[in-house]
Amino acid sequence: MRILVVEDDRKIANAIKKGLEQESYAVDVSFDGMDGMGSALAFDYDMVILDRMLPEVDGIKICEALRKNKYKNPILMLTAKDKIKDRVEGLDAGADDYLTKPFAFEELLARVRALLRRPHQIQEDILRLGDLSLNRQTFEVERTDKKISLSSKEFALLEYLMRNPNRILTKDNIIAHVWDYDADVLPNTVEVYIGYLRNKIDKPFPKSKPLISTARGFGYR
Amino acid sequence: MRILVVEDDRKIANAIKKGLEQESYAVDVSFDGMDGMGSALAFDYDMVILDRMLPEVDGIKICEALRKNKYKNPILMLTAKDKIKDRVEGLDAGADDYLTKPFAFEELLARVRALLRRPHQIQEDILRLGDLSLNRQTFEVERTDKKISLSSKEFALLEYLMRNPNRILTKDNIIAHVWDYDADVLPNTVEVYIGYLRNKIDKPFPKSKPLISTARGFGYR
DNA sequence: TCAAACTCTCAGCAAAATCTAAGCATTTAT
DNA sequence: ATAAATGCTTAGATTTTGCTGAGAGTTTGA
Repeated sequence: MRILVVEDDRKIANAIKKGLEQESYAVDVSFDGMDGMGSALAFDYDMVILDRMLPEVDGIKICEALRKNKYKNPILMLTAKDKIKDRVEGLDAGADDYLTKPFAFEELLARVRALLRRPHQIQEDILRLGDLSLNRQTFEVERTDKKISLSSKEFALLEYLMRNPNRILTKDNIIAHVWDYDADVLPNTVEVYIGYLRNKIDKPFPKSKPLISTARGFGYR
Repeated sequence: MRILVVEDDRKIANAIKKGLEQESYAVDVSFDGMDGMGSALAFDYDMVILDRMLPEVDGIKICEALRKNKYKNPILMLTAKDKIKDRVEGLDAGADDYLTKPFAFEELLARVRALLRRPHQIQEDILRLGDLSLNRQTFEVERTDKKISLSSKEFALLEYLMRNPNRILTKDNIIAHVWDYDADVLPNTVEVYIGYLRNKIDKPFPKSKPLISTARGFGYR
């Protein structure tokens, strides 16, 4: 899957590129609007992620131009604004979805997945690991058929962990994926949330084996 | 690949130069900010490594100026600070990545590699040597399919050794690559860690041939 | 509007990792 | 063969890392 990111802020652009590549998408970045439009039309991208506010041209304009030039694949619009009016504008211009900054990387990922979802690809909305299950549609989490209620941060963290089972995730990894990209949180905050999750996920189920383990010096699994 | 290092601290600058040259990059050093900026624009470097704190000009300023002057290749920023705010500042100024001092040389190398990585170059994340394998993504080490748990120093040391197989590495080499550049560790410390590694890597596998051998008077292989 | 829930930081305790030092073992040089 | 040099090993002091309870600040919703 090839994705083009058109975003002038290098920090955001690189964060998106890095993260999506980790998910094994092929990502190209364009820091410039006109350049990006050229690339989108010249190459065959499965998706374009487009910043709304670009230094020279408006993202809306690019979006309209792409659609006029028969670009059919999904366009995901990024924006700093949060007005419903802007959202409508974006969607009217032909964007398929809309995400306001700052966003947590996992949010972006979810939308990318949704947009790229093809009929033949069965997208799992329920993540399972042992006797633990997490439903991304209903935000329900269960273990041995007992419902567990989580806050949204806890949910996001657990989702990220469950999507990367049997892999050690560093605190930096976790912060980059679960928190907003410009969030300034301490590694200790991750420790605290891991603690919360353990209290809810592992502690009440002493019969099942703990699912969250610490790899000292590296991160969590 | 030509790399320019702009760093006023001669000790650090030379360490970086030496290390990168050993990896067969062509390295030039500039001890002065303005001078460095001139060189970066005059010559065609594939990458610039830029100290954040320079005696006259701020590294941030140089970074911005380079981008304004259409310098498009990666910029890696070095800094003593550790706040995410500073990191954001650096990335906003157009840097592509960010490394806080003190760092181990291998860390720098990893980032340089990542930034210079071209789409067609496949970066190997799993190092293998005989029946031993080391996964840099998951931090897992296995021998004959048995998992081995290492501390982070042991892991870093093994990674360095495995990246330089069949080559004699002196203790000074090892200290320079695996420890922070300003770390003041005794050669004996390396001996101790080699001992730890042998206990975990070679000792439990008497059937396989030992992978860590001593070249008395020189170092390890 | 107020209370409850949520997010995040801080401080102190515990445990693990890191590093040094000292004595012992092995190799090298004389 | 023996002294000197180099490497190995163990024990423990020091430093780092992770966990937890308490609480400040913020958001949410009744």
